[in-house]
Amino acid sequence: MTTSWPGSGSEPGSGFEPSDGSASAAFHRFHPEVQRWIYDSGWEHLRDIQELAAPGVLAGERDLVLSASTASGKSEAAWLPICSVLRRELDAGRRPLGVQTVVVSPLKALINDQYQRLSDLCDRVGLPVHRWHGDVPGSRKALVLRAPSGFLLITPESLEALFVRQGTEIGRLFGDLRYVVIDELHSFIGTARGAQLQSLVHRIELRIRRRVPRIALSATLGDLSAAAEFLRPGAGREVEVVAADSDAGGDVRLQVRGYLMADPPAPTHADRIADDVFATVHGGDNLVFANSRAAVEEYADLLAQRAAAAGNRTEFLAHHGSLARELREDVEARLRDPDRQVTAVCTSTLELGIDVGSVDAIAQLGAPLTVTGLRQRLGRSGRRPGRPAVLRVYVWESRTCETSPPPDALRGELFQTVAMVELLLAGWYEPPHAAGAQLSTLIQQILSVTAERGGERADRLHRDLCRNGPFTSVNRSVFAQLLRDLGRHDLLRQDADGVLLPGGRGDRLVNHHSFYAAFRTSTDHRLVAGGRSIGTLPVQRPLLPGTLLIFGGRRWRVVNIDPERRVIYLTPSDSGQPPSFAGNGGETADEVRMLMRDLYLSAEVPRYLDPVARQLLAEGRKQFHRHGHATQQLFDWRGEALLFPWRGDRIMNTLLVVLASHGWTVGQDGLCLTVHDLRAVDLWEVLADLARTPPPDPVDLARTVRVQTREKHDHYLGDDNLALAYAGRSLDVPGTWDLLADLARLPPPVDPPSRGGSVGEDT
DNA sequence: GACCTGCTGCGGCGTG
Repeated sequence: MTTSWPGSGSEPGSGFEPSDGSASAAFHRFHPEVQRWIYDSGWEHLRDIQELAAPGVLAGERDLVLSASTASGKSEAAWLPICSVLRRELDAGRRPLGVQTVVVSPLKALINDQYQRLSDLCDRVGLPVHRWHGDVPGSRKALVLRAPSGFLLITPESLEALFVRQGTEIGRLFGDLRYVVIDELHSFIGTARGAQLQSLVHRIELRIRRRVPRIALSATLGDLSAAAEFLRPGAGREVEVVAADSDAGGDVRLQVRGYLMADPPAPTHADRIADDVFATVHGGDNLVFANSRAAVEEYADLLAQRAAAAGNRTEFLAHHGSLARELREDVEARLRDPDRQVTAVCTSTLELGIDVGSVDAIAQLGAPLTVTGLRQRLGRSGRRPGRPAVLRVYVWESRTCETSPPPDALRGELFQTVAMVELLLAGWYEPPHAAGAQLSTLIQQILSVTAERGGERADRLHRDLCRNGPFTSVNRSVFAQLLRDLGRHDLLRQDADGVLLPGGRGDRLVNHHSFYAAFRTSTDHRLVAGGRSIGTLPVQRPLLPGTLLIFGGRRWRVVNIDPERRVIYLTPSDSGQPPSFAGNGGETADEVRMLMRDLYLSAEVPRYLDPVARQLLAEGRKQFHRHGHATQQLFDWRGEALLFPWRGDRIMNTLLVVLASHGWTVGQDGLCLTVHDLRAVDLWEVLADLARTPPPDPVDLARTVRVQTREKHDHYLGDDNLALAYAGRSLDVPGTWDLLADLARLPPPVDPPSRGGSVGEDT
C-alpha cells in the first residue's frame, strides 16, 4: 500500500510508515487537515504509540491508557485522532454546544506548554483551545463560560472551583463532552489529588448523564492494570491498555560516583561533590537534582562560588517549590535561552515534562528517592536526536568505625542507589500503594457536591460518591459516621426536610480559595528582601532576627519578623546557612529493599560504578557477611535489639506500630528497627509469638498510634474513621504477617554481631 | 531525613 498526500497527490509513498515498515494505517484515517498538519510539520512517520492508539481514540468508545516513554509523542497520540473526530463533526455541520475535550493536567506549567503545542494543531484544524488555571485571567475564563467549545486544558483544582462556583453551569459547559484526557496519570494514582480527580470526572458524567471515554497518558506506570482500574474505578478490565516500548529511546550513559566522607576539617563531601559537579557540567545546560530544598540551596551556593572563582560564564541557579514563581520562571527562561549556559540545581520541580530546552546532562545528588522519579529525571536529557541521555549519581557514605551502629557499615545509600538503577534498567517503577478510604478527600467532595447542588440528601451523596462513585470502599455506616463527624464540626447541617447543607464553618471553608486543593500545605512565611517577595519558608521553630539564611542562591540575614502577617524581612549578608524545611518524605518500596538484600548477597559489580563506588560496594558486602546478615536479621547492639526486615517503609511502619502497641520502645534507623531494653534472642521470641497469632484488625492497630492525622481534613474525623483512614494509608498488615512468618523460620540469634576493625580506613 | 502539585471574587488604583 502506498501513501498519497491529501490534496496534492504528488508524494506517493512519502515514507509515512510505522517503524516496522508497513504502511501507516492510522495516517489514512485522520482528517485531511490533520494529515496536512503532520506533513507540514515535517514528520517522516507516525510514532509507534500514535499508530497503536489511533483506532481506539478514533472509535471514541473505550477508555484507554497510553503508556510510552518520555518524548515519544504520547500527547499527539491522543490529539491527532481527537482532532480528526471533532473536525469531521464540524464538516458534517454539527456545531458544538460545549467543551468537547477536557484535558486535566497536574501542573500549570504543563498546561501552558501544551496550550502552545495544541494550538498550533488546532489552528489548522479549526478547533478552539482554552486553558484554565489560577494564572489565566478571569476575562479569558469568562469567554469560555460564554461560548464553551473545543479543548479545555485545566487543573483538578480549577475544575473543583468550577463545580463550587459555577455549579449550575456544569451541565451546559460539558453537555457535548466527547473525551476526557488525563495527562501524567502516574502523578495522580494513589494520592488525595487522584481521588479528587476521579470524583470530579465522575461528577461530570453524573451531570451529563452519560459515560465519556477517558484517555490517560504516562511514561512511568509501574502497574498497567492498576492504572486501568484507577482510570475507570470498578471497570479497569474494560480499559484498553496501549503500550509502546519500541520508542523507548536512545543511548543512556550512566555513572554512580562514590564518596567517603572525610573527617573535619578536611574538605566536606559537599565541597568535593561540588568540585566534581562543577568539573563535569560547565558548558551547555544541565540539571542537578538534590533531595531537599536545603540541599538545593547549599549546592547552588557552592557551585556559584566555584564559577565566580574560576571566572566561568556558567550560571548556577536554584529552583524549588518555595521560591517565588517569578524567580523560578526566570530560571526556566534562562535554561531555554540558547545564548546562556545554565545549570539549575533543583528538586522535583523540574522533574515532570516542563520544557526547559535541551539538557546535556543530569546529576542526582544522593540516593534517589524513587525509581519513578529517577526515570523522569533521566528523561530530561537526551531529548535531541543523536545525543545520549547522561546521568551521574553522586553518593556519599560516612567513615565508620567500631562504635558506628551496624546499619552505617552497610553502605545503604550506595546499595539503595544500585537497587534503584537496576530496577530502572529493568523498566520497573513503583506500583501505586493502596491508598485506603481517602476520607479526607471524601469530606472535600461531600462539601463540594452540597455547594454544587445547593444541598443534597445523605443517601444520594452516598450513592453518587461511594456506591456508584470512586469512594467504593466507604460503606453506609462509615459514611453515616462521617456525616455525623462533619455535623459535629459545623461543616454540615440538616434542614427540616433532611437535606444536608453547608454549616457555618463549612460555608466559610468552601468559599475560600484554599478549599479547591485536596492536598495539605503548611502555613508558610513569606520572605521579603528589598520590598520584594523572594519565596516562602515553612517555619517550624521560632526564627530570630539575626538568623543567617541561604535562599534563592543568595545569603541573607533576618532583620525582622511579622508573626501576624507571617512575613520574614531579610537583608543581604556575607554568610548564611541553608534553611531547614519541614516535610514528609516518600515511601521506599518493598522491591527496592528486597533487591538491596540480593545485591549484598551477590558478587556482581555493576559496570556503571566508579572506583570509590566499587570500593563502597565491596565494603558493604564485607560488613554484611561479617555481621552475619546473610543468615540473620536480628542483632544485639548496645542493649538494643536490631531488626533488619529488608522490606519497604510501609511494612517497617506496621511492624513498628505492632511492637509499640505491645509496650516496646521502638524506633526506625534507616534499614533497621531498634527495640530498646531487649535482647535479640528475646525479640526473636516476641516475633515468633506474633507470627503464631492471627493478624490484628488494621483499624484496631491504627487506634494505638498517637498521631494519625496527616491529610488535609483528617482533623474533622472522629476516632473510628480516623483510624480507618490511617490503616488504609499507612499500614500493611498482611505483608507484615508474611514477613513475620519468614522471620520465625530463621534460627534464633546466638552471638552478638562481631565487632570488626574500622571500615573504610583504606581509602 | 526526603519532593511536588493548586487557588475566586472583588475592591482599589492607574491609564487610555
